Amino acid sequence: MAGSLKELSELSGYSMNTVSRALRDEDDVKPETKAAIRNLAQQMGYTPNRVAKSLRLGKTNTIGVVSADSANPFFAEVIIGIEDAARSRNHHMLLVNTEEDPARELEAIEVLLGRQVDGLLLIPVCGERNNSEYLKTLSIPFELIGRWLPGLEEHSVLTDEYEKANEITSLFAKNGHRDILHLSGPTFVSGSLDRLRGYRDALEEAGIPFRDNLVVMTDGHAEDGYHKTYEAIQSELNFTAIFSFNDLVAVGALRALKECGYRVPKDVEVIGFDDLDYSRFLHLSLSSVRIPKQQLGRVAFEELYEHMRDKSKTYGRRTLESRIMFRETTLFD
Amino acid sequence: MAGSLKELSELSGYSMNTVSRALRDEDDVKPETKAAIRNLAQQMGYTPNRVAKSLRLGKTNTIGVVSADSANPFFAEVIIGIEDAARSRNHHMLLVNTEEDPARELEAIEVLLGRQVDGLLLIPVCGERNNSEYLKTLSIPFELIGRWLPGLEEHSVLTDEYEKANEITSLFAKNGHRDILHLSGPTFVSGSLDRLRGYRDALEEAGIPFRDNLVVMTDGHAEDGYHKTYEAIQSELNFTAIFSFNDLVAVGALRALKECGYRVPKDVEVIGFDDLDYSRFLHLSLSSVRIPKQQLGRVAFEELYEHMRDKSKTYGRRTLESRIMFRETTLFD
DNA sequence: TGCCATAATATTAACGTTAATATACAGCCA
DNA sequence: TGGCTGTATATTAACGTTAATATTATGGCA
Repeated sequence: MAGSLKELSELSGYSMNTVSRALRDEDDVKPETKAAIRNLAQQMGYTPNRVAKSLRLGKTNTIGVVSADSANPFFAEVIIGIEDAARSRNHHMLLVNTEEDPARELEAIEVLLGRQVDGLLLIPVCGERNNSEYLKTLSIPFELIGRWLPGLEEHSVLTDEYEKANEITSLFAKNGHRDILHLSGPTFVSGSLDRLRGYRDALEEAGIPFRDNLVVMTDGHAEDGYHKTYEAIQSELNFTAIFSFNDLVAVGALRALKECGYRVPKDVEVIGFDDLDYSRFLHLSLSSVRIPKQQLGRVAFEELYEHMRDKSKTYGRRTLESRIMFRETTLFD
Repeated sequence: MAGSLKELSELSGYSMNTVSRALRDEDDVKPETKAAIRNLAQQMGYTPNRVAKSLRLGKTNTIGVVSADSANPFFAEVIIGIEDAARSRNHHMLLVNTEEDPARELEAIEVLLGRQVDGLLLIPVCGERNNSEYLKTLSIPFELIGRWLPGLEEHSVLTDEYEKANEITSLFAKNGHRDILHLSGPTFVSGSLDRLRGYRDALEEAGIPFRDNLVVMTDGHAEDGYHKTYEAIQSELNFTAIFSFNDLVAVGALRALKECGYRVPKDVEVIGFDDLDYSRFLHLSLSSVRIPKQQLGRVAFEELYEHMRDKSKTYGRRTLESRIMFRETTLFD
């Protein structure tokens, strides 16, 4: 099926080099020769061996994508954006998952380096134990997506999470809410911090005292959003609005609110973050912050690509704009 | 950073071969020699070049994964299963998307072959124009996941979709429903046919005449589920139950029903398919068919792996069992 | 002592490319 | 006629591995 230049060379009578150049459509091969060789190649279904090419050229046209949590529809969409951009630049993607485990992340990077990827795109693990020091020693270009690591801020492609979290909370405050529950994300995610900070700062700006117990940490998934909200209600924590770390958690929260007899948005207003595809179609169309997920992936790839082309280019943070979508789980607009 | 055997050889004074054998922990290298070489390797941060290894061995330890639609959370989960299984077998995954386009699929396969993947896992495009004939000519092992192609049935890992569709429809019929709307999937997906067939056969078994207009085709996404259901209601199509192709479509349908003032499950019962993670947490917890998505990916990889190890092994269809989850959008259980 | 087996290491070639360099043969001009 | 230019092709080496084969030293045994 595959064949090789050598084989083509023997069959055609031309040297391997000429065959190679003919197939790559280089200049100094006579047109008739080219045609003959290409015909032959087609006839025997020759496919060039990209592994050999990679070895020879020291370039694989492959990037490594290390995702911390691709079960999350958010990152799934980011990855689609990456794939899309990579394809249009004739690159491919080796995808590895880490499940938020720094050791697995480290291993993933190492093995991808062994596979000679030309660059690395990471949704990095951000906890206490992270690989930022190791990342700093990397000799190939890399970008972090949707998260940042201390000391590597310039390597990130982010969105304006702080600003939007702040804006949302301010709006709640302006509309009279004083007890705003924040279902925060896991501490090991940098976005949790940004969103929490936005929330906290907005409270302060509004002159509302920050209360610890109104911040409830979740793992970022629906199940936990449900449980934590349920518990919050049971513990008679009073709140009239929920700012949720993401849509998944918000969906869980909505469910808990319903079970406990709260009407949304009348009794409790709810807003999510990320704006997943289906959030709009929920029983109550979910208000959320629309993050351009695919674009995040695309921009990250393009950024990486620039650095792969010019290794000396300096890194600079990119921040994409998101947009608050007011729907049925909130009153204001 | 990387270095090479040659470099290690020069620095250590041993031949490249000895260095290679030492690092691979082969038998006939003196323990002290091994230790010395490995120390040195560690010291200079040597990482073996897997591209060179692949070329030499004619084996990349890489599989190609061709997904028709990874925006779909269903396939996203399947891919997690693949990745998981692959990793535990020391394999990696080149992921390519086709967006249900047969031409892109063909191109993807060709380029993956050029990259010398050891096997191929596909969520294939199934329409009129599909690549089944081309697939038949492939010289590397491949498996199709969650879909089948005529003439390649033995290459598929599937679930009992027909049976479950039949069971669901029968249950609806048994519970007195005579006007059961089927929001079917796109015709280019083999699962649409299986689910439709299950629906149709169950009606026949129940002595209910099949009516064309009670089958409404959707593209498999929430948006379309919403629109098609909305239209169905507007066109005064009477129905008391909905059997939806998948959960996404069901979510859209639920939304439309709500907007039109129908109460679920009292006025209309609804059941989905796939059982996506969050379906359980909807305002009305969605009844659905739980397909073991990650397992689907894992089994597919394992099946592929067997064939990569033993090229002469004959192919055989695998069918995984799914399970109907009765929740709040249906009355029976 | 001489031979053989064994252990440890070295040499060589190959995987399929591509780049650098070399060769062969025109045609052209002085 | 001799040398020069340019076109078309060929040869060689290299990328970093590993497998097959070769070499060397060592010890045991008759």
